[in-house]
Amino acid sequence: MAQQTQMRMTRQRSVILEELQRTRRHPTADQVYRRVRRRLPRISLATVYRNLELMADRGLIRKIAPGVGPRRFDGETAPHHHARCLQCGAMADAPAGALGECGPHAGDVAGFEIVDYRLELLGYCPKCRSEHGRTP
Amino acid sequence: MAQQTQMRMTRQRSVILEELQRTRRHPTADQVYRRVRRRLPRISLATVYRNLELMADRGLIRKIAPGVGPRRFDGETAPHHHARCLQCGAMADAPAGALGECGPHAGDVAGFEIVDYRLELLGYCPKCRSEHGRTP
DNA sequence: ATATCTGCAAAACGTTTGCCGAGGA
DNA sequence: TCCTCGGCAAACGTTTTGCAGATAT
Repeated sequence: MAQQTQMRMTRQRSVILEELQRTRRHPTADQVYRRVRRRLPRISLATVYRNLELMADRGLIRKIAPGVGPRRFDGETAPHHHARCLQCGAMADAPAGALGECGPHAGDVAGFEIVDYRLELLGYCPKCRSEHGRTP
Repeated sequence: MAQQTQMRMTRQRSVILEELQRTRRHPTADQVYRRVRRRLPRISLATVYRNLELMADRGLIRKIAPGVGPRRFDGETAPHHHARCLQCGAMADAPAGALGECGPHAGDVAGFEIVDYRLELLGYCPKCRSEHGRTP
């Protein structure tokens, strides 16, 4: 919502967006805050939250809700999924169509009109695989 | 974890489990609490949280993490997915394999060893479809 | 000029924890 | 008996909000 109102390009806004687009780590709001604060020391966490929310609403960034832990954000807006490490919580991008996944097509489940879906892949990241003998 | 320790069947425990299995609405911890309190007026919310967590650990129930809003719980443990209404937030069960979904098979994404996945279907529930002209 | 935006502080929210007495095996 | 459990209250981490002054357009 609020899609029709105009959005001013403030310094805070652009720095948040830049920092988010600079990383592939899917940071939490607090992690974005820490990064941005190196360039804008007086920015507040509330501003970061407000702007991440606003930009997600406008499709400039994406909001990620992992099955566990706090919300994360993604500067990449092209459609893709996410993989989460069950051991350390790290997240990586997974191209849509990975793993032979074909995805649900629009249809009817329990009377619902299904229009989209969210897929989270679960596994072990490279680091945790090597550290815990998950690479046989 | 704690899977090996013994679990006593207390009154609180069994009522929580019963009430959760009695509904298909995928209630939040607070909603379970309200229902259970009708039968056990002195029970505390912390007890409900503790036991839902414990039972989920043992596979007696399932924990659901919707893309939005608080955690929900499910008395049905057989493998299936969930559909969420984008309008009112209602959740319904979706049989695994619904909609022609075939699901990712174990494989490799960005160096991850993928062992499982979580699928959430998004759409509009029957009530919202009829109330908002989504049934053309 | 004026509506949007920011920083700050406080509140809200969902969830977890420490404690100590109660109660199931 | 003994060890787990429950109730209570307080803490916790994350996110949202109200306000008054600052700023982009």
